[in-house]
Amino acid sequence: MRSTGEIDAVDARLLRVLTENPRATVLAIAERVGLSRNTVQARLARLEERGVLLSFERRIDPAALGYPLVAFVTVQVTQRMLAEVAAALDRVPEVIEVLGLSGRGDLLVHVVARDAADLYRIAGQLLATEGVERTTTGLAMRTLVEHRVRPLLERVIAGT
Amino acid sequence: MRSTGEIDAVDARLLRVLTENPRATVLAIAERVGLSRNTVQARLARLEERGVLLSFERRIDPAALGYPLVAFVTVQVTQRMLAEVAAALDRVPEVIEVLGLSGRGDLLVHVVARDAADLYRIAGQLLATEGVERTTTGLAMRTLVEHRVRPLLERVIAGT
DNA sequence: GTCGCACTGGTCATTGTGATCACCCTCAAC
DNA sequence: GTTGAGGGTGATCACAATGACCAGTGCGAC
Repeated sequence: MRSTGEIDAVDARLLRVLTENPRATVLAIAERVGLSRNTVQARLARLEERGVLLSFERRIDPAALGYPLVAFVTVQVTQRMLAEVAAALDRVPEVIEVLGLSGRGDLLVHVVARDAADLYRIAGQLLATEGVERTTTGLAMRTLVEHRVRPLLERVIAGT
Repeated sequence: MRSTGEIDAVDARLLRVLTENPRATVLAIAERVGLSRNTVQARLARLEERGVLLSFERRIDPAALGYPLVAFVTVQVTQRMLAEVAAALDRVPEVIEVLGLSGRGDLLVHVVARDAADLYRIAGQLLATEGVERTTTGLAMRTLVEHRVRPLLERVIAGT
């Protein structure tokens, strides 16, 4: 009865192939995993429709767009103002993502910028937003572990 | 002389189409943006090889893999131990990404977990890592602004 | 046993691909 | 002003991939 949203080992293997070669054709995947083309096609369609694949935007490197700086700004918000603050952040193009953290009105804001001055300006803009009480900016200097899901996939494949 | 890694407005428009339909064929893109198939093909190839597109793994939703919880752990590290700690984090499957933040030995660790108990275990594991002095865990309760690059793309298209 | 389901292997018409080609602008360099 | 490079075009080609079928099979659940 398939718990709507869980991936099985076969799906994980399809995804692993895609991970190695995002442009892989259905046929290529089929032979890589040893299934018929039909099966792969059906499963990929199901993965799509179940929303396992997130937006393509995640694959676009902001650095290539001219925004090489990455920062995480923790924003403390007057709780009643959460919705308004969220809306204000949504209007800032350099804001890539906003998560609500546990605890009081804490937001984690993922920001990109063209350069240091640009980041300074954006940070100021966040702080100036009504409902924002305090901000803490952390500039990402480098990537120690590149974003990955692979180990999780391997686990699903192993059935752990 | 193309500063190796900058995208122009046309490229941005291609990417925007892909954003709306990640499976779009070259032909479809070509007619959407009003260019010849040849041109689109050439530009896409260049985008690829310039590394504008990040790993496909970014599009895989860990929640669908059975890891619905997301947390950000700030880790303070004995500076000399940075490399060792990074290596240790790399060995933890639930660690999705690690960024080095400005300041002393601060790392931002993006973690996923199966459930609260699982997260607790992982947080403990991080804290127990040699070289780690202190950790602060923030659990992501919900997404206020979904990850996006779109506004940046629009800017590039507008030539701002 | 028999239902349902996932998978298979086959076919089909249609569409997309990659690799060329010759040719045309436009802009910047000489 | 001529030249040359870079990007764009449209056309062609052989080939591969797609989506949409369908009949058949194996298997576990009822």
